[in-house]
Amino acid sequence: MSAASGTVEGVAPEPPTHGAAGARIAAELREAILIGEHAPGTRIRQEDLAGRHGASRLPVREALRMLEAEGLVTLVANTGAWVSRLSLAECEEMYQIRERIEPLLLRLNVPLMSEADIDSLELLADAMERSEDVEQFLRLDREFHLSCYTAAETSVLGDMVLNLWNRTQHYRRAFTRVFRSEGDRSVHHEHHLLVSAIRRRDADEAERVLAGHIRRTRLELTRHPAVFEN
Amino acid sequence: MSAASGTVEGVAPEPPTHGAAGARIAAELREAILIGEHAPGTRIRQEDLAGRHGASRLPVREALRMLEAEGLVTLVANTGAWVSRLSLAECEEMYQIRERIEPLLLRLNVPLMSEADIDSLELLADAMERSEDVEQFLRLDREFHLSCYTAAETSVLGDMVLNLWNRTQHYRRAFTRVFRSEGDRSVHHEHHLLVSAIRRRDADEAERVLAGHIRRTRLELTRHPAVFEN
DNA sequence: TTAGCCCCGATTGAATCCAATCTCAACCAA
DNA sequence: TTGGTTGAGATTGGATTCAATCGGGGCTAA
Repeated sequence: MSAASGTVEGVAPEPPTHGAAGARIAAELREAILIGEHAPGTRIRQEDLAGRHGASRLPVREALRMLEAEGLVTLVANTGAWVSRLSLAECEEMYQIRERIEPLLLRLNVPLMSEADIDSLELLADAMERSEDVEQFLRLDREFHLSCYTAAETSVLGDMVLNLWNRTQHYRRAFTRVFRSEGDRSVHHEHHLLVSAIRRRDADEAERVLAGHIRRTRLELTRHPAVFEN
Repeated sequence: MSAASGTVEGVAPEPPTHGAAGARIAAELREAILIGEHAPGTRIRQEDLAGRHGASRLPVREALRMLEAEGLVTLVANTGAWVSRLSLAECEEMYQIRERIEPLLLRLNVPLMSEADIDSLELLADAMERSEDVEQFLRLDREFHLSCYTAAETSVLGDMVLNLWNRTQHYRRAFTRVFRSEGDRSVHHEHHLLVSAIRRRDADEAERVLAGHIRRTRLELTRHPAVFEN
């Protein structure tokens, strides 16, 4: 049975390179955008990508289509592709959507999370309080919140939420840079309230705390419109 | 200025056929699926589509990628494309999501709708009560609800909602067939309650009515699992 | 009779090539 | 100097072609 997943000589299983080139390129480009390697507004040239990944332009075009569907890339016919840019209004809209659907997703997860899951959640919240640089905070914050959503196997809601996180990633980074310096502790307070509600399996309270958490962030966002200029 | 949009001889502006083939094919296939021409599970062959639209397989693949991103088509590498099929659980999930985000979208629209908008909304609700066949009911119901969302210019929320309507369209049709025979009037009652709340510009009440409307439909759905078999 | 295997046709995936469109810089005129 | 225009270069869109993979029919053997 397992013979199919390994070769006789012990060489790497040679992942079927056929039929996945577009997806692979899309995954790498997506990661590069999320890391912050390509800022919003950056132009993406098909041949560049093709050369960088050792493929022809055809799978690159498929990758760009995928990322366009995710909203990470903006395509204009006969013209080219750019890393998507968000206006303040669009970002606020996404936060409003998150405010409605993340509590739902959380509710579906609360009864299914193990005690170990909740423990590691608490560790993440603690680590975040001690985090020094912005990148580490962002990584931990993302992991904290998305870890709340891995217990329930949803088919669309999970993807939706992940997608909203991805599309706003760059602006969360920029916002965190200016906001962290203000030294607000309530973010951490809300994280611990959230863990506490989950541990008590109080889905209603968890929903309320999370909705408020997202809402407060959205309102803070409005106070920093400079993040969206240019 | 307007010379650019018309030719000297008065011939049709010759819409730029370059750079839009994929989108055009996607639009037609999407319509065919929504109409019910292709049932879930139907296999889609690339060459068929290409021949039917007088194009090569390349733009067809782009169209399939687009529809896959919308969830209307399911692609399997090296194997083919099928019209997406929904399980009862997935459909319930989508209704739960709708229950959360459609009230939000409605709230954004309520203060922006004109009295004329609301009048035609009421006419639609009336027409629906008199509708005889299922197809007409579906068309009117879709128009009624989506008309509630055209006043506010949202960049993502509107697309999200439309997408959820599209993905569940086939199952709404099947469900309506078996449910309408039961002669339940409360659907129409709720529609009129909704119009009334909008006319009073009572966004909170409108949200409540709509959420309840969607929720009731979801619960009814659970009572008819046969729709999702096979 | 039936389970398993293999081979062949059908279908999709990717590369190369050519055509259409856009960008951009230089140029010209006001 | 500045605004608009035009042409060449760069870039994307689509067709054709070849290669890789999958599904199914028929064969073999127990």
